Order: sequence, then structure tokens, then C-alpha cells
Amino acid sequence: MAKAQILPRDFYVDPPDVVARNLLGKLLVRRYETEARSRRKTERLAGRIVEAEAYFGLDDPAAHAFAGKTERNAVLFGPPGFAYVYFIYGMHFCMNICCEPEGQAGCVLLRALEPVEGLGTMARLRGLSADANSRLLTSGPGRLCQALGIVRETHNGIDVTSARSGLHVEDDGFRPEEIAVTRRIGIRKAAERPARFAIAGNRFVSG
DNA sequence: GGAGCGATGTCCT
DNA sequence: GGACATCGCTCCG
Repeated sequence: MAKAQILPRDFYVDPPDVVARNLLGKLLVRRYETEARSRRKTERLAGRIVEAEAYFGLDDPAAHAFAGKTERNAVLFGPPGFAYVYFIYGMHFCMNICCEPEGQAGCVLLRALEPVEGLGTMARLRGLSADANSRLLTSGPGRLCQALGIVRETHNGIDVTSARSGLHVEDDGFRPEEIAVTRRIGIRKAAERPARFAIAGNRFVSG
């Protein structure tokens, strides 16, 4: 298998439904730094994207960008390939990657990963025991952020096309066999739009 | 295994 | 003041 490549900015220029579909099978990688007994240690946490939802910006009543640009959603209106991380229900973070050219506000919500590297640390960050069911680690938008230590303060607005960000997406050559398309879940407005993409049959898909 | 529900911070009206 | 792109717990069958 060829060396994994970080997805370039061009990857994210397309409309969000195209990007969401293309993200399936790619690796979300987090460089996680810990300091134990005054020794700094960097660990790689990685999960394969198995579920993603498209949000269409100003045309989409369900999208955060729908009502126009605000301080909170400003990242969505910027150039493609940046993380939009927000806080929801008083206790969870969700991670999106903005797409489309600058000025257009489409984005892709990452809804589930298949954990690949650093499962022990993921379990600890999730508050689970090391032998917990791995499906509980990253199966859901709030869960995957917690498992990878993704928080708004640190990660909102960072460039996911740069290895230096500590949060990026890689193509390691994996290609999904079959992709399922369904209506979006967990939302009230415009949920019927067929904009949820998942790797068919993968047990880490949420919902 | 599924329905019901409470927790809880931030943003927008 | 209400809504919210969620999660985990309880209760029920």
C-alpha cells in the first residue's frame, strides 16, 4: 500500500455532498500530546471515517450557515479545508470540515469513525475502561470528538490540510465497497434531504 | 433493544 | 426564553 497522503485543499472545493461521500474511508488523524512525569509524549490517534453528513450553507434550513454569517459560524464562509467545531447540548462538541470555495458555506459533519490507532487513549478520553466495546469510542459525532480530544477552543478554525495542525485527514488507499445514502438524522429541519453517507454494513456507523 | 428523558452551555430572537 | 447536527441512563418488555 502506498504511503498515506494528507488530503489537499482541492479535495474540499466540491459541494458538501460530494465531499462527504469522498471522505468515507479516509483517516481522521489527531496528534495528541500528553505530559506525564514531565516527559512530553506525542501519540497518534486515528479513525477511519465511516459516516458523514452534508450541510449546504445558505440553501439549507438545517445548516448553521443558513441564517447568515455570525461570529460562531464564520469558519464556514472561509476557504475550504478548515475545521468547524461547535458546542451542542451543553456538553458535546461536533466537528465539521468546511468545503466549497471561499464565500460559500457548505460543510461536512463527521458522524462516526472506525477506531484504528490509539484505542487505549481514546477509551481513557471517553471515560471508558480499556476493554470497553470499541463501538462506544467513536460511533457518533460527540463521541468521536471526545475520543480524539477535539474541542472548540483548540480546533475550531484550524487547517486540516496541514500536518502541523495536529488534526488532519489522510488517504491511505482504502476504498469503501458500498456506500449507503439516507436522510439526515438528529435534526428537525430539512432532515428528509438525502445527505447522510455511510459505509454500508460498517458496524461503527451511528444511529 | 427500544422508547423516554434529563443534563447542561451557547447562540440567536 | 427557546432551540439545539447528543449522549447515557432508566424503565419496560
